[in-house]
Amino acid sequence: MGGSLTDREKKILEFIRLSVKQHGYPPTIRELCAAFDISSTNGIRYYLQRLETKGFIHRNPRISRGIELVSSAVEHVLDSLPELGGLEAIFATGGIPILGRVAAGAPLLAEENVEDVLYLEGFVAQHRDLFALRVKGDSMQDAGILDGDIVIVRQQSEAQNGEIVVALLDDEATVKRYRRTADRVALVPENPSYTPIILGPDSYSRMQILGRVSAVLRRYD
Amino acid sequence: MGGSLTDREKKILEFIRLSVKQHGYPPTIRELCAAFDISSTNGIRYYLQRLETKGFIHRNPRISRGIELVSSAVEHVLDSLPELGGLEAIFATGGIPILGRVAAGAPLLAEENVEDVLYLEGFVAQHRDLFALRVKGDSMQDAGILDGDIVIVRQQSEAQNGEIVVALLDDEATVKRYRRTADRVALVPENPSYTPIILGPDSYSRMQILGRVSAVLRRYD
DNA sequence: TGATGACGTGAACGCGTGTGCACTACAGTT
DNA sequence: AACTGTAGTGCACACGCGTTCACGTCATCA
Repeated sequence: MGGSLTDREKKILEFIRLSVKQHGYPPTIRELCAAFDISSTNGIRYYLQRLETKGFIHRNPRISRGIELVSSAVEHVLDSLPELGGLEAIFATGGIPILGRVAAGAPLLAEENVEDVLYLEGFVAQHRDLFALRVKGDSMQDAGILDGDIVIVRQQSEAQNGEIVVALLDDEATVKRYRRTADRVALVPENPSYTPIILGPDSYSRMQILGRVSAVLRRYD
Repeated sequence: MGGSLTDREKKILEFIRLSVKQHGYPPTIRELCAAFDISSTNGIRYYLQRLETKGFIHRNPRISRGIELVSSAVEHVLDSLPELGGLEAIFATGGIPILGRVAAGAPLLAEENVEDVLYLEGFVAQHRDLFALRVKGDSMQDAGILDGDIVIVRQQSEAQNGEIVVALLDDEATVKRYRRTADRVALVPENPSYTPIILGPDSYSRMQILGRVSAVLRRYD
């Protein structure tokens, strides 16, 4: 069952929190290795992955000490989980069970079916550089971003090749895929009936990146 | 007490503090370079050195992001912060601002731009009849539901024509669009390379509706 | 006038640090 | 007896990131 933590996971999470408190920044993987007598960085990677899928931390790939504590989820779950039984506890803490194997016959929402727990408020790391936009138009439909969807955007002014970004182009905010080559930047729609917007060096200033799309939400009805 | 700060020094200190608050860790020298349009890391080193000798930060040599804010500095900057009012309140309560019109020039996250506020935990009404599934495969890609997406499902055993449902078909849970005519039921994929599953009255029992898809979530990276 | 400090540029160097791949050991299930 | 999940080891690779050296500007000031 996801959502709850094993003993080791708890200790590692605690260590990260302590480290942040003491130094003002999270530990590196190798620092964690040393602290827990694990000789391989991969040993820690394993735990960090679990902590992330369970929603307790958020990792920023490829940057040093890129561990963010997802505080809301932590407090929630830590003190209200042990007493209540599995499913009850999940709902009580505002979680939604993610089902894995679904067995016919048995009740759908049986504990055996629960593969993990989704905490919506931990779905994106709560931070002050996030904003959201309601998507207008279908120019990104082949990337699974439809008209009316809400994109959650992490504010940043640079993007990596291939990321989906929100850009301000001549006073209008649009969602596109960002592609860069040596001598130009392209904002590429994911819909064959639209054409990419290509900017040469002389027109870079027409465009400004507002952020990187970090999640997409859609509600039916 | 350390000396006083020049304007630029203040801004850099402020940026570091903001960075810590937002991500949970301090910036690298190169991140500071980017933020202040300084092309050489040495430019920033210069300021960091001054901030350190003036006692506002402490540096841990040779380790990444090894900048610690000395507590007095925190307070110093804290009350020199302009009052953020509304926006601050949004973030404090875990909300994400939904931007409407985005004006160029003005700061992106200005209050005038905020059209609405998104509270993730309220994105779907919290109820005990919800569950989630991680989507496998691309059979619904034209409906904007991609491999790996999470669908949030409201548990129910009937569906209306045209709704997207999760159905149990021969012991396998699948996401499809539900279409019914007088004499048959179809589970229709939204991808031309898949064919609909059509059930006549005699085979209804092979299929069971588990619920109606009420939201889709996708996270990048 | 030319010395000095504030504020940089640019390029190299080398350790710090996250990542991927391949493999091991063991316990519990089927 | 064959799988699967847990909890690692070990190592090479490549980028992240701090450090150092060697040079440029300006304004200020004596």
